Amino acid sequence: MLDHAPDLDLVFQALADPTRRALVERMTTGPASASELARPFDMTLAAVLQHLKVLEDSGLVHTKKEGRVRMCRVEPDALRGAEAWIAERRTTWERRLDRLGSVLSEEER
Amino acid sequence: MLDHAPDLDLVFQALADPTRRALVERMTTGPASASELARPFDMTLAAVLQHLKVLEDSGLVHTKKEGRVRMCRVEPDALRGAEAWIAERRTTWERRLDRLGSVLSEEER
DNA sequence: GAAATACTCAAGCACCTGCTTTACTAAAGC
DNA sequence: GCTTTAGTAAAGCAGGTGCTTGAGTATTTC
Repeated sequence: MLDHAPDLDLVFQALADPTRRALVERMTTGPASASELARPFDMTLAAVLQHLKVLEDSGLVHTKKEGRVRMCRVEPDALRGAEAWIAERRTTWERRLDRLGSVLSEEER
Repeated sequence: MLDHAPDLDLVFQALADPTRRALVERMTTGPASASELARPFDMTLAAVLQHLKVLEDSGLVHTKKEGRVRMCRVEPDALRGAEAWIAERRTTWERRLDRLGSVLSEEER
């Protein structure tokens, strides 16, 4: 069975690199092969393939070998997991500030 | 002037560590001093202070020295920036899938 | 004013990252 | 079948990360 618990360490670590974010960004416009993805970058194909492995290990990207080509596409579930973690913490804090604000304006009266 | 452009490299890098995510999580329930934050962890105060510095450099956390105590609280803007980056990429991809889906079911008819 | 508290600073160390290079394998194209 | 294309594997290296220890400096507290 597939592992559907995306590991936040790996996801955030993967997103911490600008090259990898650019790769994700490119893939959101449609699937692409590794060498297609590598073309715009000023680094070797080997380096880009290592970035793609990091992305795949994090669950952000799915890849599949078709003939001699490795096709890559985004896996939105892992993105959703990271987004949810952030959103939850942010709203917890913002709700706290709201409550605090209304307590203070109560006291003002 | 304050730098209000949160650097995504630093933000995601900061969130990639479980100790730092736990610190953020704790701070969403209210501000706390460094040693309060450090107490639950099985590591030296010095180590936790280094984590707090990473969080502060990323813009996720604001700290201020009050007497001999350093008080820390979450800075929701940096969280929002990271959340927005992810949300944008995810929805771009999901919209693409929707369009693709409707084209396919058009052809089915 | 002496002792305890809450950091701060800097050095040191094991391990991890982001590359490169070189050498290799497997599919496509001609 | 020979060449080009696309990727894989592994080693090596500079610089970064996540700790620790030890030695300091301000504030409080008693």
